[in-house]
Amino acid sequence: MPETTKSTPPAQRPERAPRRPRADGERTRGAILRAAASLATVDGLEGLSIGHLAAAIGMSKSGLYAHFGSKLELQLATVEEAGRIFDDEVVQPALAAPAGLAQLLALCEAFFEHLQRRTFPGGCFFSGAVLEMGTRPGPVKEAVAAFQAGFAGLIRGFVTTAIEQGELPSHEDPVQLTFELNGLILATDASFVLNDSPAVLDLARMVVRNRLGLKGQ
Amino acid sequence: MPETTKSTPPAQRPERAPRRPRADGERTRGAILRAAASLATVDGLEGLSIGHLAAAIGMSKSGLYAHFGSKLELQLATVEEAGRIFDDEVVQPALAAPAGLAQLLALCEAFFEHLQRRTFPGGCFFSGAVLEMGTRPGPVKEAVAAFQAGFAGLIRGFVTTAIEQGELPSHEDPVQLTFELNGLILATDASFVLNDSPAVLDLARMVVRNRLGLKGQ
DNA sequence: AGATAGATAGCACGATCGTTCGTTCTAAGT
DNA sequence: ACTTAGAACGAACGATCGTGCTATCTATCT
Repeated sequence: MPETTKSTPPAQRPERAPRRPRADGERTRGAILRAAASLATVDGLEGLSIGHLAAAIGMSKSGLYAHFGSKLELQLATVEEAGRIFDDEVVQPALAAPAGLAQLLALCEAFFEHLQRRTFPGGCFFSGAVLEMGTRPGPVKEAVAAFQAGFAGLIRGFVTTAIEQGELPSHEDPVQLTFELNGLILATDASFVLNDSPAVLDLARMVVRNRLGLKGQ
Repeated sequence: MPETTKSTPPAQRPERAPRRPRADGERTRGAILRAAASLATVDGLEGLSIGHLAAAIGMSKSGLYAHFGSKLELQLATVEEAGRIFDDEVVQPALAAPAGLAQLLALCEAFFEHLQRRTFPGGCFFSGAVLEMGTRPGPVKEAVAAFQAGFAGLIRGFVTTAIEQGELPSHEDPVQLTFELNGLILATDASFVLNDSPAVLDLARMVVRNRLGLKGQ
């Protein structure tokens, strides 16, 4: 049988019309994810409950749930949002510094300020997420692992450039130094969260500078 | 009125007779706590559920519950048990080494082996617990923080002795070096758990030895 | 040997979990 | 202006959560 005589061009499928999401919906979705990232640093990605999250932003469970369709999708979107925030607050400030050692120092400093300004109530989102999701195979762990790998790669790139520019001793191994700096960042977050005190940040700044050879600076 | 003529010595209070726990009960309690410590490294101390735990060791929820009386008490006992295991597997082997730098190296090595032999399926119990409970005030956080403080103090003592014995440069700051080593341990656990591979342990061993000045040893 | 309290199980509770459904409202596309 | 689909809601589901109560069994003590 011939198709109905409609003015729709044949290139466009008449069935399955996906309309763009509405502006108010996207605004709500953003607010949900920002609250979800904060809550997850306290309760964990698994302990993040849809009821609590809905109450925190003052909407109904079902209304919130409709934005994601499953808890897994909510978790994935939350990790994505946390990645955006981390990129804005830590990675971009570092990239704005001159290539090499300056970027390495800027990255650490941006991370410490990220903690100090208490963007999240539970410290660094990914420090907690790596430890929590490490033993839970699935898409969420994969997303967290991908971010962590990217962050380590970023540090390693800075280290390599710094060595090439003679700002770090040529006997330094980028992989090893990256591992050390990653540990410093982890230890700083753990201590900051556990003692709820910014005192550790000064210690961490000192350790980073000493380790990178800026003793008196 | 005179007390009843019983053969019990007067030093013992006749009321509130607390009898010793039974042998089978203590054995069960130990089995519960060992399973709880393992489960907690995967699901977290908060995500540790009494139903799952009871099913894991093949007993009823209420039977298990009677051993503790509340989830909080179960969590506290679990932290205590994890502390005993950590002490057996990591602290004691280190203390058996000659005082100073050797103890420091033995401590790191014992920790790496603690991970490698997979005592817990989720890596180091306290690495996860610190990050999870850091934002959750209460007795459990306090217990975890106390253990962490004790562990840091142990490292610092080793470092101080090593400096006094001339095995580490005198310009080393014990607090700073302790912070670095703590970070190394944290990073090792995180990577080990996330990648489920012992490859990182060799990297960590290398980094520790380099950092402590044993380049070619 | 008899008494007693600890050890364990069964059952049920109120609350909360993630999830689904049906409905109402409204922003956006024709 | 009319239509349509996204946004949000209330209500309810089955499951599981931590927590009690009661009953039965048995190790241990006199």
